[in-house]
Amino acid sequence: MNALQAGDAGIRNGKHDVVSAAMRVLSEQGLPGLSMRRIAEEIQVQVSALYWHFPNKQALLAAVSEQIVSAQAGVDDADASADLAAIATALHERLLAHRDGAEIVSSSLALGLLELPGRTHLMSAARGLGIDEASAEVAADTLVHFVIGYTFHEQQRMHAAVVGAADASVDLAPAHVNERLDAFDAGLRIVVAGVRATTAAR
Amino acid sequence: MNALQAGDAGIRNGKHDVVSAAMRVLSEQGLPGLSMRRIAEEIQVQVSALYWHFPNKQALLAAVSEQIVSAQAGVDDADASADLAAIATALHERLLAHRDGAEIVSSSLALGLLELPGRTHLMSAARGLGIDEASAEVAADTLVHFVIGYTFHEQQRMHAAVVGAADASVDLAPAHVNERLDAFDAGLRIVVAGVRATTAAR
DNA sequence: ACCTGAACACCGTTCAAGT
DNA sequence: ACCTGAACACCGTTCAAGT
Repeated sequence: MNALQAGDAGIRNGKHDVVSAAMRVLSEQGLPGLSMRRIAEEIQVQVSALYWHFPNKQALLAAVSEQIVSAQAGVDDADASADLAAIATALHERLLAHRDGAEIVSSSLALGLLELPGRTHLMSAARGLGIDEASAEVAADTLVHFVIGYTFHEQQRMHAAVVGAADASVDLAPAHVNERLDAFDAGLRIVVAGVRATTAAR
Repeated sequence: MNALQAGDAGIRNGKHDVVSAAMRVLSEQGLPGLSMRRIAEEIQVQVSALYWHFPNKQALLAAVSEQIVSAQAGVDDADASADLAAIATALHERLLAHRDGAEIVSSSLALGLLELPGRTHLMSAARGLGIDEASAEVAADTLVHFVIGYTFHEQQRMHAAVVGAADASVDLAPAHVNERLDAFDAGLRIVVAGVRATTAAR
């Protein structure tokens, strides 16, 4: 909506330019390399300039988190009519799509700087199953926490596998990745079954 | 088992003294204040001395994590015969018993420096329900991830409530704490029901 | 509205050297 | 077996000042 929003066209930067610079640094260096100084360098600016756009680093990271959990361009935007498993799977995929995605989102969440992603969608899906308001809330939170916690750990293990493969000469068969995805799906099925089961009590 | 293990008696320190110093700093300053320099100061030693005991800070934090998730002194040591909910509740309580407990454990876990706490107990409890090996593994992991993810967020909200109460003049009624605990229990019931439901399929 | 330049008060880690 | 002292290469944040 602003006059200048392209990163390479304008002389000066907006909030959005800072966030996309951060996303670039993230995908190249990962979370450990995501320092204010490197972000500043990416848009050729002094570190202190970033503090005009964001009050502190965590606020910037929260903006990055929002970008991560929000639906991407052309891809299927999980519509409000999707079921619990589909919404949870979509969140899982968005987290996996960005380096250290689960960790960044988890910390923004823990600091209370980000809404529980997918919560509204999940709650309406739960209500669609005939669940009351309060239980729908619990069901949604339970699912989100499972997805984020599981993905956090999962993403780390994938990274460890890559690093380990380099020095241990054990090449990581894509089979392992599939096993992990299967494990996530199996866990997700358990939680969804639990939501249904606590409902079904007549 | 060593000749010297009391912190205030010996002249020099063992691994254990470093860990308990870290635990003291943690409970007084929280995770943000848990720097190598402050830990060193606590036992009146140079920072570099800590690197004789641990290769790096994360390894030290992993030792702290182990202490957090391991059963305490006199309290009920969750015996192997306990059920899924009891084991998960015990983990929840241990995490809540230490400032920023869930966050520390979560990060040690993510770095692969800590075993999934309670996993073995949970798996044998699951097998006691007549679940096969592979499904018991998935059930255990699902439960642990739920507990840690949920507690992480929960612990942050409690802290935010304390901080917020200071400047917002809204005193935090203990009712809120109870609501949170009820929400955790409700979520836990969902996951446990899910484990049972996926099993019960004949 | 957006940025510079310089400073402050920290970090984790390494290393030669001591006892 | 355990520790000192000093250094290295970083951090996030603040602030007066510029355009």
